[in-house]
Amino acid sequence: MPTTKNKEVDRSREKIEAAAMKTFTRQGYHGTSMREIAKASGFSIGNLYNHYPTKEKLFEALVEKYEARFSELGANALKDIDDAFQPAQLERLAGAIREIVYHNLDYWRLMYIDVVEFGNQHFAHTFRGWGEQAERVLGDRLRHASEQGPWGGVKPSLAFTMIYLQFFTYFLVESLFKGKQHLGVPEDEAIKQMIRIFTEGFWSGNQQGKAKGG
Amino acid sequence: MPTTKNKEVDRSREKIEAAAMKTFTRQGYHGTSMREIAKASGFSIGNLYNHYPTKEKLFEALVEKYEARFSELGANALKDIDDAFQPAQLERLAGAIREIVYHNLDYWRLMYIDVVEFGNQHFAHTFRGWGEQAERVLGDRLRHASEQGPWGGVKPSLAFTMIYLQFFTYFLVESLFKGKQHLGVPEDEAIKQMIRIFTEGFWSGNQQGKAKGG
DNA sequence: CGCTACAGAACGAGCGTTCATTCACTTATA
DNA sequence: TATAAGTGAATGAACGCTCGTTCTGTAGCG
Repeated sequence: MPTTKNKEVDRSREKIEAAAMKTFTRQGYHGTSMREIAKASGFSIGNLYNHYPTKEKLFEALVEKYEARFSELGANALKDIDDAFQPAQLERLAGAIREIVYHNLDYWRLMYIDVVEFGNQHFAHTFRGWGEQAERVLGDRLRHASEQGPWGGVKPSLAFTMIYLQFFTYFLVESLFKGKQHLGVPEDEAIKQMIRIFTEGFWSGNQQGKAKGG
Repeated sequence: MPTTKNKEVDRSREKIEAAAMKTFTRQGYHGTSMREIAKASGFSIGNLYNHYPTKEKLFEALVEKYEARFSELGANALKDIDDAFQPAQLERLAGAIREIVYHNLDYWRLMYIDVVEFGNQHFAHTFRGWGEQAERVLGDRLRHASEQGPWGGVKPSLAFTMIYLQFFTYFLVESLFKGKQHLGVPEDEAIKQMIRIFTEGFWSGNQQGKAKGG
């Protein structure tokens, strides 16, 4: 059954969705017309409606696609982080998040479109139960990581999620919000200092870094 | 010179801008029509053009107005924070930011509209030179604050801006992005743990909090 | 032949903006 | 103080155009 024809159809949808993504994320949902998407993808208006019943369904298809893609990227970034709270590992995590952010700015644009033009109805579930998710997926590994030094007592999954979020925010401000060097120093320096704060706190004078056997 | 009439005009513009803000931030710029704004503000569509030459100028008026309002709120939140890096003061800061975020969600919606539908052209300057600004406005006070204990050596203005941003992000995710308890614990508990990490780091086992005379 | 991806004309509604006009009020003149 | 002239806020119909969607027709593969 799945022959040349089905492949062709998939390629057509691919083209349409790529064009739609590009246009939506630059002009917003209501600022984008089906005619623009048709032209940009090289198909006719009428044909768009053969593949997607309405403009909104096309938008929803994009949301699902990019959400799946993004959660895969996120899982990949986490899967080979073992000793999560060691400065070196946190630097690796920051680097991975940096790449994700810089190569997927459109994902956030899509999310902002949803927040403003759809009352966050498509993305809201992403943020619900993050705490439980982090605990479930990472809990054991993080508890183990926290036993590699004199852990201070905060909830490991909370600490990790907080760092994770801070890194995303940092790179988003640097790129999408055009706040280059918004912390006053270059990116790698900023990340180093942030990690130092997370691991040692800023009231750490007169002592050594204590991770890994302090 | 004339009083009554100018007051009336101001009140009219106030009504128009309030209606525009409400509609723009719920439907986006392109998703909002001048007719909707006219209806919501109680004026005729023609009259809107007596006050604002184009739809875009009306949008820009909103941006300027809410940017001014927001920067005033920000300045207020900072002005009576003295010993900025003490846990108690950080808790106060978090509380102030919480109020700002929860009462001004539309400000961020406006910013997201700008990011998506105008390529961030109206808000970009907000994020440029944050580092220098923080250093200039807060530098001295923060350096002084950092001398109240065994400061660990990171740049005070960077540390403070980072915390500031983390608090904003935290409450934004909690509210606008519908991520209630996204760190897995109630807000005040999350803030307490975040502050503990910032001040002591998570590798702080076997020691006391060292601020204020450590 | 039957099916469907595809094209594009057609439809009615709605868009941002302009227009002629009315009207309340301020200012200038006597 | 009475009146004429001027200002600009306010109205809503109208304009040219674009919108999302539907409809009709064609081309090419299984």
